[in-house]
Amino acid sequence: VVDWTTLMACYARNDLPRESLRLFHAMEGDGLVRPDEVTMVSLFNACAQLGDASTGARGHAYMVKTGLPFTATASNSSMYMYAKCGMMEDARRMLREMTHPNVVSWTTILAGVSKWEGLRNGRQVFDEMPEKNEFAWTVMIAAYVESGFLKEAMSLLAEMMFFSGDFGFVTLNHVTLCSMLSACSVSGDVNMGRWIHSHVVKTEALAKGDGRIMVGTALVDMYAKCGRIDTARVMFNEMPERNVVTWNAMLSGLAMHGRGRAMLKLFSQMDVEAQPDDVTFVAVLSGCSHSGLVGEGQQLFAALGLNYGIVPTIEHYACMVDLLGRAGRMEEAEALVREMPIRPN
RNA sequence: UCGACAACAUUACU
Repeated sequence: VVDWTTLMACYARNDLPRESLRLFHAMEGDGLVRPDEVTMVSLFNACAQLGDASTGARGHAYMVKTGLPFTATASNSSMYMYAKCGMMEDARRMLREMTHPNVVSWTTILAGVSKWEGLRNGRQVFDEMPEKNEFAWTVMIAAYVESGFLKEAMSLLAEMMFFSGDFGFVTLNHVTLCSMLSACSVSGDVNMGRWIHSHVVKTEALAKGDGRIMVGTALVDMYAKCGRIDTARVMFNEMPERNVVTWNAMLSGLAMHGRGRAMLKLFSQMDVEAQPDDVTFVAVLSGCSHSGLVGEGQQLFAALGLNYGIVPTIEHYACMVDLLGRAGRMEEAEALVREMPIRPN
């Protein structure tokens, strides 16, 4: 059972929840080993990722029926599954039934309530939590940011410093940095973005730490979306390490700014460092459209499946229809809609 | 220490 569970957890870590579930069913069919409460954690995890509440609920029922122990972790992960699926009544019921809810339990509820029942209710959970750690503060701050309350998020940050007794230098974690930067991106608040950037520099968040690529990417995106495409490019060039998301953010930025040629040049340099993915092609195709690079866009669209092994999605077709339509080639655009192998929406 | 749980960056048209 440990082997099966290890493998299931592996799949979950690599964003393959379907495989994880498949393994669970194979394990049941095998009949020689019985899932235990740790196995169920992986099952709940996979269900949460897929939003598959019915399989998740069946897992929950299975635990009750077979008398598997509801350890804190098992309860938490089933709560997490319900919360991810928007079934907050079930999640809350799990919490009530727990004999010793811990800070993870509360944070799971906090995240779920903030998402499905609004900020006010989330704040109420936050205030009622018997114990708060950095995760809890981060969830609450991110919820404010998500709802567009940047100023309130900032004051919560100040409060966090107060409670931690650290008035001067708090090192914000990469989650807080990313969520605040993306709020700057959507609101176009370059001043707040710069302030966060200076914090990143001061705390050397780009040089070390878990999410350094994520923070760098969020900065590139923030500068690009705030109209500072050249600053974004400097950030991008100076990053010591990048991944496909970083490249996508930079390419999208150039695309949005109508820098089609520069975008294509950058794209041609990409594959030495990162493998282009489906998002990359949405970015470059829309960039071609905005810069009137019809032929180039068509070539890329052809290469997407042939040279990169990517299955074109409806988004890619939408870009192509836009590319042709924007160039005034209405007949071809309409023909593409009619002939595309995916059902047009 | 290691079979398990919570927050997080890029994605079309307008």
